[in-house]
Amino acid sequence: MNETILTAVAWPYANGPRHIGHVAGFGVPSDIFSRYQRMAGNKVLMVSGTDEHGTPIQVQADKEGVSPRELADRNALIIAKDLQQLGLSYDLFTRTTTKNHYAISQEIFLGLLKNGYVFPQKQLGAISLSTGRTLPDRYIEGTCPICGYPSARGDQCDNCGNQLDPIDLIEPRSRINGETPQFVEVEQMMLDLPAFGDVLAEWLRKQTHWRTNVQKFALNLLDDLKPRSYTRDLEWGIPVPLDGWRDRTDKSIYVWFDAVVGYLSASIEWAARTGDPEAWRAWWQSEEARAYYFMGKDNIVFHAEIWPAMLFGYSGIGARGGTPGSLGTLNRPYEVVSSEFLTMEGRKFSSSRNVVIYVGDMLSRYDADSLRYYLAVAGPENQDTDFTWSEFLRRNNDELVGTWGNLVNRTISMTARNLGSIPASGALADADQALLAQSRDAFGTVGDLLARSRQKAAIAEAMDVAGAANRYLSDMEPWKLRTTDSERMASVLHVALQVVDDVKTLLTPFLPSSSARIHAALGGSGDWARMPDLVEVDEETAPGSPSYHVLTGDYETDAKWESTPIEVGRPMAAPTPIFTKLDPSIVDDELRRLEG
RNA sequence: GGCGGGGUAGCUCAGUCUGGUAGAGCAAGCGGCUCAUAAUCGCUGUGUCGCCGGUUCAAGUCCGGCCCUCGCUACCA
Repeated sequence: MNETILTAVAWPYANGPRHIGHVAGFGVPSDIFSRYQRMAGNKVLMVSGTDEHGTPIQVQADKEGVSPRELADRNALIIAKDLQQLGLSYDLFTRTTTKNHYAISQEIFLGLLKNGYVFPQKQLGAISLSTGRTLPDRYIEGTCPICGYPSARGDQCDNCGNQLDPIDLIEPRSRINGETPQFVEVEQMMLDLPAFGDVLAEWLRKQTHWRTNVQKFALNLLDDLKPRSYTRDLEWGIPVPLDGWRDRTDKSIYVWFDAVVGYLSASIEWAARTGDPEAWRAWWQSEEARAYYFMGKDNIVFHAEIWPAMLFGYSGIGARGGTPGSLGTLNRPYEVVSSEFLTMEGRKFSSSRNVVIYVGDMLSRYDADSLRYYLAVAGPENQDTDFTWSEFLRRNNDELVGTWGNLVNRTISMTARNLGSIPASGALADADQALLAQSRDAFGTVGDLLARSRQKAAIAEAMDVAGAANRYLSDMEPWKLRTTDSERMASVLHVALQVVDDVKTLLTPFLPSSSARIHAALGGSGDWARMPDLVEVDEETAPGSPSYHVLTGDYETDAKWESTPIEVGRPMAAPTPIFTKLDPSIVDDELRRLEG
């Protein structure tokens, strides 16, 4: 153990609050992973932030009559608060609008340029006459020249499926304001992806530990590599650091290319804030360091192909060779963990149609651990899954409260009432040994599943131990032993308390808040699982730039991924219930809310 | 159109890599217990494993074809 692990979490886009589908895909899984790795004794750096540039934010800001920056400020804070409330243990959750991020994004661009992997190319672009702004292909629609479908998009016709060029559309119009776009020749800087075809193929073929769908998908992309536009005609983005481009307000680095650099820039920002500006290098340049990237399946292209290509090119690896930029050679992803999608009562999430549950909204009515439990046990790990309120109610009441919460409660209250402290055990019977062995062995199996990002199987395995403990108590009937054989009762309760303590540890990555409460209820001392802090910071390297909010925290505690013998004689008080049982009426209430 | 995921009990899903006459939880019914948030424990599961064909002594599992569904398809992020 003692590995160096970078948890790189997809950057939520700040055009509005995030819904539970977003945190199901990357937020909660990445936190479960990181919390487990820390408990297993590994050195974890978990970074992310809000992705704040690009056309959608520009369009939304225009609609509201505010600046893109104002809109981004507002949404970044909302998103950070939501993720804090969920208990996501970021070492740094920052923003793409920091000066540091601008500088690193430009440095990566220049490094790629220096090594010959970026080149200029002229192409046709659409502009809106009224605003003078460029219209991305997807913001143009018109009649399909192939099938006559009247609402074809600029890049593809949804009716016949053919890929289109916006200039071929009959009667093209802007989806933003309906006007007819004008097509003009524009120059962009392109990333030479074909120059990485060979190194990407060789690298991807070695990634046999990836989920097979991700590896196959990425390899498949290599058949058709084309240069990809690194810059855009866009006002709201990072300036292109070239003479003649730098000061143009209509040219920016394409948002995606700035967003993926965020993993690196956030690591560098984190290091600066710890007081050791070089600390990030342990995660990015050490041979043993492993970088795990968490995202939804729609992001595989950027994480398994484009970002690795950028890292190769910056490091001077590719068909044109080259030398590393000033930051040095940078590590590629070790693992790309992609999730499928969550749907909502059988439908796709859609803010505009009100098919949505925002994270903040949900957490204002329910415990974070209730949501985390649901997403861990029924989330879209390997296939799309459906969130329904009735399933949420059932998972919470029958499994979280019934199976686990009740086990904690019955065990502790029996001990408190009859003994008042943790008893020593006498000679262990076979049933005692068997349950203790299952509980102890679970650290190996659950840990192994977590290390491989098989979280649904992992939490099921942990919950199985809780089920076994409930069966054990039913079989042993310690409540009857009180008068007939109090020594045996003490032994049974000792075993049950040990298993409750073990399961609490096993569930800590999934349910950090409630596990900490159980730790305290068992008489444990000190913090068991820490939560992130929302703090306002300044950029010391960029005096005068606006302060902003980040999530950060110190997550080192005594919690270890192992069975810890419970302390005999420790006083035990009657517990208050750890989890809240939900009234079945919430299902109808929530469904009404969706329709309203 | 191309690529990928999924299609298994009423519901939610596991099992498919490494073939051996089909599993879990929930729901439903019956029973036990009464320590616990009316919680828990036991018993009760004959479903064309999407369809057709192939390989094999044996296929949910491998191969080929097809159907349905979801996603991606690179200027939405």
